[in-house]
Amino acid sequence: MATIKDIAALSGVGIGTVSRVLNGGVNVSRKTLKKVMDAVRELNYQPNHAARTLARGNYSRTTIGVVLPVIAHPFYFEIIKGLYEALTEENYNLLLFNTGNERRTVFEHIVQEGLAGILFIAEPLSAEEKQSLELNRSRYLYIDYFDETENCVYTDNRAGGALAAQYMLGKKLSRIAYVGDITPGQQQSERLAGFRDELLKNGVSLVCEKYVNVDEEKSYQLSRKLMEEQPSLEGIFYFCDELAYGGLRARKVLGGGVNIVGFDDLLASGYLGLTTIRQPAYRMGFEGAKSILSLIQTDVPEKNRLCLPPELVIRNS
Amino acid sequence: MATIKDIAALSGVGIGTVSRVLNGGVNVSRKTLKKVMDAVRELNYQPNHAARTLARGNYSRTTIGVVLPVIAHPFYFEIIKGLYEALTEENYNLLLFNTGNERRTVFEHIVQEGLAGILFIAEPLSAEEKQSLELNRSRYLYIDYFDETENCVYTDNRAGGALAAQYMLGKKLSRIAYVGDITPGQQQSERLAGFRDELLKNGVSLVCEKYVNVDEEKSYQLSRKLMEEQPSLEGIFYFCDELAYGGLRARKVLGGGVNIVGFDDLLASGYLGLTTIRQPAYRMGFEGAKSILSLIQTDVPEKNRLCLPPELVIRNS
DNA sequence: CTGAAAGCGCTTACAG
DNA sequence: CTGAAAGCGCTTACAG
Repeated sequence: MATIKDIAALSGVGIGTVSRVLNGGVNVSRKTLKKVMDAVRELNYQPNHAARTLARGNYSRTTIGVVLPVIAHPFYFEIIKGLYEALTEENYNLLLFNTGNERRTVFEHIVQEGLAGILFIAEPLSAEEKQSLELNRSRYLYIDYFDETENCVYTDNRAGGALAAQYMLGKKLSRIAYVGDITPGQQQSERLAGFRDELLKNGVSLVCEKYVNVDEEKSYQLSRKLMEEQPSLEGIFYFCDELAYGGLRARKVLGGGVNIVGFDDLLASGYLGLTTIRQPAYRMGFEGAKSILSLIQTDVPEKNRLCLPPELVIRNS
Repeated sequence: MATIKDIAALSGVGIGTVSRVLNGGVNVSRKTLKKVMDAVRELNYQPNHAARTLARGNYSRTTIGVVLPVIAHPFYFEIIKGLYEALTEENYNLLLFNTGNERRTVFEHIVQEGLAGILFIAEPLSAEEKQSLELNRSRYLYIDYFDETENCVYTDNRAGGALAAQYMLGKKLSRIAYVGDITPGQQQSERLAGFRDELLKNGVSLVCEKYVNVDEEKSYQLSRKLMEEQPSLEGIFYFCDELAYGGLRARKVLGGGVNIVGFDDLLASGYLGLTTIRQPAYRMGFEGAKSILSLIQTDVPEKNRLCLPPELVIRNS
């Protein structure tokens, strides 16, 4: 990579002059300016950002890192939207990461980025990773994940599950099944626990639990089979809306009046008339952003834990 | 801000030792390590990223900036998803910006960020801005915007409009209206031009054009009024799916068999059975990422212009 | 209008 | 295991 020194040598001027040209060209003669610009182009010079920042002394970092799971679900985008709006309002920017394949390497890279703060969306951290964050004195926060020793903003998934159960119990349903994500996770175990406990409290136990990958088509197949095998089923609680959509389709094809309840309340759910548990996705992002900002700006030692309540949205499914 | 020097002074060691502690603590006695760590905590030290980068000599930038309009539409998220997947595959990261209020300041900031490349989504650039990019020798690319003098990846909106017209003509419709976005833009003028020209070629002219803000409710109101006032209307072409959803609702409430065609093919459109023109949003992002990467890596002087074809998706609206 | 020099905050051989 | 020193690539008064 060519440096300012190379430009200075090629154009026969001092490095100070090169710098002046590169910074708008004030106090430089037209002739010198041209010479320097020619050299810049010839050597395909690109300024070194780190050196500039250091020399200028403007160290204030305004970038917040966001680490997401590989699979970018529409639901995450709602969160990101909330983050984005709260952050840009304060002139912070969002840097998106994906720990993907080589988690370890990528993680080190993220920590070393010198970010003002890091947000982990639905990403649990190992003890080793936490230590690395500590060593670099990074401020960080979990979103959509609960850890009682860390800062976090999350949905009360257990309460959400209970809400779904109460709704079904209110409709006097007793033959109820659960359709979930084949990949286990904190969100699912909480939702299911809340759902099951609430049913049990009222003397109802689940007919069965089935698991698939989160995919409308897969869920359609599974739901269809389930409805055929269990014609007396009165209600199905789905781990998320996307799975519930498959249920909606199966019910339409097969007929029958099984009640379907989802979880998330994605945009399409309103149009489809799906009864569901609304997660405050946007708000989770928004509050998460506010929270990391206060962590950065006020530097309080106490941990913040914000638990947001989900909400039952009754439509006609 | 405390520097490594302050830590060294407070803990009574040399700066080299402080640095060693901060970089994993190899070759440091336990005692020294503790002293230094205490000082780090006491002074609330945070490493200066610019200085680190400069000293380490690892300048390779792997961050791509993405500049979006203020309003983050679901459609943009599809694009971002495409970008994200193509970029993370090559270990690049995404930095999101919003030129918002103080465009000029923010723009300067973006240019000075030292990004590997910058992607402008649906954001036209002024001559002055282009010059500033040039001066900093930034690689950049338009997405979802056409400019014949720049690198860009965009949808053939004109062809999309024509596709919608052909579909309606094929159904022998002749009393046709257009409902658009009240904010003018290149996308809209292209779509409408393609639509109108194709109709005209077949001797059909638009009954009327109406404009609202892009909002389902607003479109519902407008569509309802339109359908009431023009009961003989046979088709409505909407600027985008979100507007078309309002039309779908109005038609449902009012009854009547007016044909509705949208543009975008958002996720919900499949579930709602909306006939629409599918924009290759994901692919635009994906190709945009590939394109900026090749710009960065091969440094070709020629401009790349990639025009992606939209596609008619016939459902039952 | 221009050049030489100091300095930004760190890392990293090097010598001990 | 530790300290002193050079150097990363730039900017910015300063003197001319």
